[in-house]
Amino acid sequence: MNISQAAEQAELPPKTIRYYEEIGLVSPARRRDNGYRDYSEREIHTLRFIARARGLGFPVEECRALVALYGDTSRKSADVKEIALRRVADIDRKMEELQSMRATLFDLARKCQGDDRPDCPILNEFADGPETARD
Amino acid sequence: MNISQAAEQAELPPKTIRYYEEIGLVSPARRRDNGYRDYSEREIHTLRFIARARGLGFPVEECRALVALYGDTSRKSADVKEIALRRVADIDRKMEELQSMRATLFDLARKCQGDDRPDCPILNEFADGPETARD
DNA sequence: ATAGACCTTCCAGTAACTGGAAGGTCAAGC
DNA sequence: GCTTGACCTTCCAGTTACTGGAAGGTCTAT
Repeated sequence: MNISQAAEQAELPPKTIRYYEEIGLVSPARRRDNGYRDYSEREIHTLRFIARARGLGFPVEECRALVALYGDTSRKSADVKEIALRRVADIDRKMEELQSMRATLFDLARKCQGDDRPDCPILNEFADGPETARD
Repeated sequence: MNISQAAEQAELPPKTIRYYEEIGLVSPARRRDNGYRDYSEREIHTLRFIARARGLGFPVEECRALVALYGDTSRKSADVKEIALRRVADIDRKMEELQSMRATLFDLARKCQGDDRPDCPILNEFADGPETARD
């Protein structure tokens, strides 16, 4: 199977597959006589595995660990779970950060007239910092 | 004022200030005879402005626009508000994405025993895709 | 005079691709 | 046989927003 077929199956762009090979996340594909990469079902399966993990936000380095665990039949599920829960905690942290930004911004936008005049609480806040005014 | 003082006031690392100068987000600082950058209150104010906007997640390019609007006394507050609301929409999109990842991951982690045995629904999902099983 | 804390520039690295150039290959149609 | 277009290959550069570090000049205090 050529790389573009593999890409379609794995739901990853060809470029990304080559990139994963380059960084050693997947082992180098077999080559045909013409130099083209040739993918087996097994390899496509692994690529899809990675695509799903990436889709859930695991960084490439953790995907590496996950692929290794997947291939290790004597793994402990606790190790996998730990990685997953760490990722959940990452997400929670990020969401709190976004939530706080959102609240501030939305509040500022709410206070801004949004008309033709220059007066703008948003710019004022950026300029002078949080005003300790209550509405 | 030396760059490290300016950095402290603006709550930005010196490196970042130099970087902002390099990319033209702020105009080049005046230099003293010894070649050191010398910052005025005005410039520190702008840097703080940028630090606050960045802290609310505006990309550098939008900070550029915001600084320009700040300096433009004939601006329309509607333009600022639009940028802010676009950013709110970005945040909402990102949060939905994270929320969905979190839900999937947490559910998988819940189903995983997390013990010494290798069986793991998390890896199974990565390998075979979403199972259409209801618990 | 010297130590330590500044400052300068420049180069490289981060995360994870993505775009594009230059060039080889393959399959179909005439 | 030849051309066309869709593949494939490698390699290089760009993205975002810094950050670390090296090499070297400067300032301040002792």
